[in-house]
Amino acid sequence: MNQKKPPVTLEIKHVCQDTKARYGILHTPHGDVETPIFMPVGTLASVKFISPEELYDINAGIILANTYHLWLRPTEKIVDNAGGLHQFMNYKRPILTDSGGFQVFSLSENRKISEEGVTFKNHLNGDSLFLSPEKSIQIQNSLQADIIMSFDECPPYPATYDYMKDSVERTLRWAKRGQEAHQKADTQSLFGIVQGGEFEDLRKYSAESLVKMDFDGYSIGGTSVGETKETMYKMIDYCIDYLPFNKPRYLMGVGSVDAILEGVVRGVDMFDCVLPTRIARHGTLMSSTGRINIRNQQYENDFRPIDDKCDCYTCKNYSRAYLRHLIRCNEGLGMRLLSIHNLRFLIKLMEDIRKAILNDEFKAFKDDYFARFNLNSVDSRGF
RNA sequence: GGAGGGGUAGCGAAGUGGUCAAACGCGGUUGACUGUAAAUCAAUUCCUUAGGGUUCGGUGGUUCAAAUCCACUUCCCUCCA
Repeated sequence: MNQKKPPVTLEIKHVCQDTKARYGILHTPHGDVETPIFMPVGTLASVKFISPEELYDINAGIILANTYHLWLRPTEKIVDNAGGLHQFMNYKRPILTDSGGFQVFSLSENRKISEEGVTFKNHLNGDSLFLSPEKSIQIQNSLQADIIMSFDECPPYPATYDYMKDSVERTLRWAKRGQEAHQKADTQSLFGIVQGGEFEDLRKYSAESLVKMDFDGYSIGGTSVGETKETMYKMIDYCIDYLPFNKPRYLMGVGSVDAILEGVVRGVDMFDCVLPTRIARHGTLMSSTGRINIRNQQYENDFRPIDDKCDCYTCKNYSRAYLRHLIRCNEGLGMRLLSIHNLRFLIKLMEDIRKAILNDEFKAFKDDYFARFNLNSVDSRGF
């Protein structure tokens, strides 16, 4: 067994008294971050509309980039030539790359799965492209993020048990192949991805099998693909206790406030989601009183900030009426200001969550949140 | 003064006898968005007590039936004098 310390390790500092919520420090080659953490998504080596300086200002830690998309443009070779993603995009803090497994789901119209890997039809020019677990890891080695992900199949929902079983087993074989192909285990930590859909035994099997392979961290995948909140929480419950206590647990693609709270209470350390940035570009804001569609007529003459409890640059300087105007006029500044707000809102939420965990008040913190929005934990829309 | 072209829903613009409350685009309103093919997508946009009612510059005709044909009228544009 490899006795060497992995490049990325989680130091659990405190576990909440009456929940499974954990506070920890994630050590990475590009510095430490506190967990639970929300990680903004910057697929094409850019958190859309947001500069690295703005990310530092809102106290972002880890950000994501995407293997599939960077493979197509500008190609991993060019990122490698630049000295890796950190140099290329001028981000000094930790970076995580997703493997392309989500594109197996999101680009499902244009791909074919085989045991060997996935053949994609390039959405840009129609070329046939082949992504294997080895190729995904090789690309991620060139991209040089701190954390890299196993190439998996993010399966559709719903899927039959038989389909899911085959998929889980294939994804496990792919995880093994990727692990064996990983050339930079001394500088990049590889995470395995638990699959199994809504099936308890498959989730357990997937988690236990991955743990035997000994990854530096584990993520729960196949979530936020159309299932109900209730189902998603079950997906977590079915596998999380099989994951090692002292390694990072990452719930993929989750970024609504309610789901984050439900993840944390179950012992999840890391979250990522395009939701805050995407809905920002489309005019929706997250706030301490729920979601706000800033394009609505009611904000035409509303010169208050989005959220007077928010400490972000946008809330400190701009009114709802002005932001409404910018978004309606399709101004880039509007998308940028709303993105800053939504990201800061979630990052601040995580700061508050960590504080609550450290104070052994997380359960009350979570209950208060749900009570405030008069929602139960499985409302589909969330907040 | 002469010749020609044109006025269609908030705007632009199709339509040139029935299947037209009228394509399409913009604008307006409302939703959605969860490991980003997403500055995207969807619904709705004459009035309505939902059965209907009133529209295609105006008025009057032809016709079973008119935004569409005819007459007059009004306004706009181009060219000639």
